[in-house]
Amino acid sequence: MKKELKIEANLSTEEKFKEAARVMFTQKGYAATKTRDIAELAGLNLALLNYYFRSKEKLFEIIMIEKVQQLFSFIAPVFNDPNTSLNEKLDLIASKYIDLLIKEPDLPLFVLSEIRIKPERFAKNIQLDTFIMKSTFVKQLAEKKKDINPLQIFFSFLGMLVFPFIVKPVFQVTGVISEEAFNCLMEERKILVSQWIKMVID
Amino acid sequence: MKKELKIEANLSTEEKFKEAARVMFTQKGYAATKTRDIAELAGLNLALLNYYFRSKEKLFEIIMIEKVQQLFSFIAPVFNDPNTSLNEKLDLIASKYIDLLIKEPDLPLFVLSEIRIKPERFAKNIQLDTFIMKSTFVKQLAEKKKDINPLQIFFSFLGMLVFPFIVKPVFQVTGVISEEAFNCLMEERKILVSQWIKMVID
DNA sequence: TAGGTTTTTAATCATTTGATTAATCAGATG
DNA sequence: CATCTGATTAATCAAATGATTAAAAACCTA
Repeated sequence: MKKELKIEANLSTEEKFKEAARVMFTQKGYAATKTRDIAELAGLNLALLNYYFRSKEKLFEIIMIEKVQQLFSFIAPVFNDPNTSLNEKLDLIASKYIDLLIKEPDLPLFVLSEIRIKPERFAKNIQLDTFIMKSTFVKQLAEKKKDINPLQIFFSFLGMLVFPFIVKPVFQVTGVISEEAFNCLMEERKILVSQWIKMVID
Repeated sequence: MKKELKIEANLSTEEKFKEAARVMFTQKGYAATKTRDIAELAGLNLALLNYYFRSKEKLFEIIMIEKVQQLFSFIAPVFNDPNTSLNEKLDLIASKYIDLLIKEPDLPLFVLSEIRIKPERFAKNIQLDTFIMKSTFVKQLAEKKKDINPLQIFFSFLGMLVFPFIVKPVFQVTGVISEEAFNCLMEERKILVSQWIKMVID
């Protein structure tokens, strides 16, 4: 393992930039990432970044749209599928979402903190109400548990799935748990979370 | 409500800076906050910032230490109290932690994302293992539910409490829920969360 | 009030940083 | 080969930004 363990492959110039930008932006955030960092990591001339993407901002938007997609767009269709039961949705989401987060652990913290820092940028891009709030999932929840606001279940379900990855940096910096042990824990968590939510709504 | 709705009172110069720094840092993060922003918000000359705090970095450290305290140090003593039962701990933490987060909703996202961006800085400051991992709470959990890693419960409990505040910006930017409705939801959440965790460990 | 100390200010510095430019290079096309 | 187009580079620009300085103002205290 070299110091610079992330080097690009035989990609196109444009893709090298995008890959380097993904790494830097998700690791450091927009403001702390310098265009020179991206160019250096990509092994390319700084001027090329502007040649291909016009500006840091434009490049960031491209990456951010990708990341928002990754984070949200998988859930939406599952939540909206009228052909699966509530329990099936819980199992599927828990399993697949943890898979995603094991592969992309920085994703939630990155997207959520950039939204907090500059909310204006996202106002149009996220259609939370149509895809989540009015989803089949929420209706099924409301049906099954009439005395509880479905948002409460929603927060709990996603919170249990996502939260470990949000605090992961804290656990790593303190050396409490290794990468492998953490991922192992998350694997076994797939069943636990959906099981617990089922318990709550029964 | 003016545009500049956050103006300082009759505090000392030093406290004006700290208050402005709290606002800016927690809102925008370290990198996106400019020393001029802080000085302007405090209504003070930029040079005074360096006169009182030597550097942006030093000022940031002061604020960050405060915030880490706020976020972690309330939990630790409760978790470590040998005189309360598991159920009492759950009730107390859920209630008091939601109180805290209603007052300081930006707290978790701010601290956690700064840790992610620059983990080195925090390596020494956080004694997670002694205060949390080896706490009475974890022991009591392990005692009661021998077949499940107590970390799983820990993640679920804190996840259910903290997660809503982490995604709050998303819900606000999409206009799904108002501030009042959100806080109301969080109030009723106090009982729900501890109730659900009890359900899981019984 | 005089003298000294602390606080505040405006001006300025040095560096960083996002972006541009003009020149060069490479590769295709005729 | 000559030429054209797109890709790449080194040099540079202008603005932003963290920090410093020297002078002025405010505040003591004897």
